[in-house]
Amino acid sequence: MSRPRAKLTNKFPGCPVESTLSFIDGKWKGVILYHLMLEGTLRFNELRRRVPSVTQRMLTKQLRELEEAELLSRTVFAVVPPRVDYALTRRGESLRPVIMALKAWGDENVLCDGERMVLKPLESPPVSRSKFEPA
Amino acid sequence: MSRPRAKLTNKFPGCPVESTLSFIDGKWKGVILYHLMLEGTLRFNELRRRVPSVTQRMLTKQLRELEEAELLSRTVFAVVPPRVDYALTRRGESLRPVIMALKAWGDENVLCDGERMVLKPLESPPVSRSKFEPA
DNA sequence: ATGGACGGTATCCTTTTCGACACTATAGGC
DNA sequence: GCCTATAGTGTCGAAAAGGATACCGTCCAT
Repeated sequence: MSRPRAKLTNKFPGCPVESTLSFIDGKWKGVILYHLMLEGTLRFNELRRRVPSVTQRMLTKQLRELEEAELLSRTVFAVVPPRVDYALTRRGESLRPVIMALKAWGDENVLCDGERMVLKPLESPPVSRSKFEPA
Repeated sequence: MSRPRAKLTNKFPGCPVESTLSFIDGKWKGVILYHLMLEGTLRFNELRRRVPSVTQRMLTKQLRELEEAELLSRTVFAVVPPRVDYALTRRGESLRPVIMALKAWGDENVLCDGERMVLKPLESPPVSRSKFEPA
């Protein structure tokens, strides 16, 4: 959650959009929330395996910020080796429609295979074909 | 659209979430899209008035990035004083469910009035009340 | 002639973010 | 005695994002 963005959360309309973005902004928060929505509770290294490119340090940081935002809960078990569980809170769970909307748009519009991100061509353009023109 | 974020758009699942975020990330993109969704075509200074805290430079930058991402179109009229219209493309329009999901969550969960952003308390906790207990 | 509206650029600077790398502690297996 | 797994922390530096300020040219109204 970037402070400067939070600062502009003022009266102007459209603020709800920006403030919601400020919660899931941060390079890894979206994916983290997504995986927790798919799989429920996950441990630190389980998350790490699901998001291979995140570094340990960044994952920790993002998880801490999500915890501070009350979107997920962190449960430490006093065992060795250590065990820490991460799970969505009810508020985190309430983000499901948002995350799923993000995923749906990405699925429809972006090709994620290669090295870079590619926009898919738009499908079924909104042609209003004349009645007299054959399909 | 931040390049580093785009770089990580790799094969791992959850990528669609991140790549969609990369399109609307940038401190002002969410609001800009939101206003264009509400009001249709807007001119530069009309947008500026709707987002009072954005500087001219930043507004220009964000609009250029949105244009490059094919989410909005920029139409210059060769008149004086200059006139430039911004409108959603079809792809930009396709983000409507996403932006509206963001707005809905913000409306439900964040208080935007004062100087800072405040989480609203959760309402209607998921109590499973006994049949024998009166409401 | 002065100032404003319009839609920007150019320059400089600070803040924020992100990643690399090294380091920690403990228990169990070989 | 050494390696592994677990879940981190600390420090450093590069890069990106964002903000402040000044400037441009033309037309119109005062």
